[in-house]
Amino acid sequence: MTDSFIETIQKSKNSASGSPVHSTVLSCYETPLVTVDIVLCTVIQNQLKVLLIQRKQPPYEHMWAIPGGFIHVGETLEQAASRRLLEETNVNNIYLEQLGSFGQPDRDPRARVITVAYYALVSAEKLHLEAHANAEDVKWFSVNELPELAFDHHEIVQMALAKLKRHLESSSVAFQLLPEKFTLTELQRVYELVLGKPLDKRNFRKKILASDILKDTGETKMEGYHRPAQLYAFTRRSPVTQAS
Amino acid sequence: MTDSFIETIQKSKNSASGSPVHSTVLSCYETPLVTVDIVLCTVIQNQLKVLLIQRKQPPYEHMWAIPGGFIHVGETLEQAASRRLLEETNVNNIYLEQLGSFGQPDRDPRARVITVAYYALVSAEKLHLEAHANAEDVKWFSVNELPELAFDHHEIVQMALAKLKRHLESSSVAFQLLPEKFTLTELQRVYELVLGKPLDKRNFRKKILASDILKDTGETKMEGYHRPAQLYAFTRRSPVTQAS
DNA sequence: ATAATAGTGTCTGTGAGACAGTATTCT
DNA sequence: AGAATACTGTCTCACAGACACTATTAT
Repeated sequence: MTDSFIETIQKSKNSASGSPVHSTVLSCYETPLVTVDIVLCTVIQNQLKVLLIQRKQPPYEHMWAIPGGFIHVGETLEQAASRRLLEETNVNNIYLEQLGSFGQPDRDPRARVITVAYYALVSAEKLHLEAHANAEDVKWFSVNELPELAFDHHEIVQMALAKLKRHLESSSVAFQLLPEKFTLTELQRVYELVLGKPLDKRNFRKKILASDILKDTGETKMEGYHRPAQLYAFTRRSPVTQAS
Repeated sequence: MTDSFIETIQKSKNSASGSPVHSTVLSCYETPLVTVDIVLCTVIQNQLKVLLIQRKQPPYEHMWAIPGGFIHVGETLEQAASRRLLEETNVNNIYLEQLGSFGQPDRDPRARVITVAYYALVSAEKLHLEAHANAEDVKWFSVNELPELAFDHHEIVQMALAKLKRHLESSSVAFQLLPEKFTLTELQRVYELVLGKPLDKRNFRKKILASDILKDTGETKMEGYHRPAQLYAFTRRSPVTQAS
């Protein structure tokens, strides 16, 4: 894993500098390491949540961090991010969008580490929460109650949330946070959670229905002692990914 | 420079795999290399241009590529990009915006190289063209007449142009392509070149002036045998950098 | 007078936002 | 009947786009 690999590199670096080593090897050690880090979001209990992992080693021991890790040989950046999410959540093919790269020289006190950050969206329905229900070191945090984060992860999370907001309005990423069939009220809640503000029901429905990305499934959903709601689905399977 | 360093790494890698080497060293060689690559744009002779450099070594020998290179120790990603632009153009503090990272495993046939791409904008006025006027291996190409590019640089350039288009409409990057004082017609030309379509003069002026990012300098500019034009300047020194 | 570009205003359609009452289901 | 949520339409305002003529300068 990431941490132990950095330790090894660090030790090699120290021993290298103390002994006569060919300059090529030295410049190899000066090469920055590359990781991917992922801000995975979902909606649980009417809250927008981010997946965090509690660190077990210094630096930032016991603090929370977003999942991430090194890129394997032959893997694309996106595959590396996807693999880390699979390892952490047991869910495959999670929607990913590249955020950008973070490369402040001092962002990791151990070594020069450049990270390519992604944000990712899953619907709560796809999460097999049992898989990590007992793991005290992997938790979903509401974006309103984030703990202090390790490294520059706070900045990365904030950028992810900002980008998600922008994407929500120009593309159809919201659907990644919902099951295949959903009610308009559920869709509106997702928008409200991400945008952080209430929306007018009539205007929301008018706009969404006019955009023609939804189709009425004909089915309805009963919940509680009141009128049942129509269930809708996306017309496109893959959303319009009009990047940043 | 980039190419020679990759050669050295490659030789070390080959010799390493043939001899008993400690596994740490091996994993070091498997670590991807990181570069920055920059799509530098300007407007010359009423055309949107991109700076390209002709390669002198294989792979892609004699083909054109965008400027780029390794990150030095202690340098941020942006500083590395900025330094490469200074080296290539003799201009400091060129406007930079991160595009994203490109990490296909086979994008460089020699080694695993992940690049963080930037787009950059300079006004032609700042370019000391003499500096490289004789250099046959560094040239400005019109975006309409780009040669075949090395590596995945075609994809990077296309993404840069697309992002520039989007940014043009939501922020005020156009100003980076103009001198401090400019006429509304000059500003409109920049918009037309980047967007690749003609704009209505009255609507353009109405919109730009309403956005309140321009101030009339009171000066005028005479050019040819006709009515002189008002010169404008930005109200903000640094543009609203509402990222992707 | 002519050439050449600078500069200016109206109308129309579209989309966003404010706003309140009826419909349907179950207890 | 009451509770709870689903569902629906109008008006206003701001912005985008189509569109044509006058103003100023030098030759």
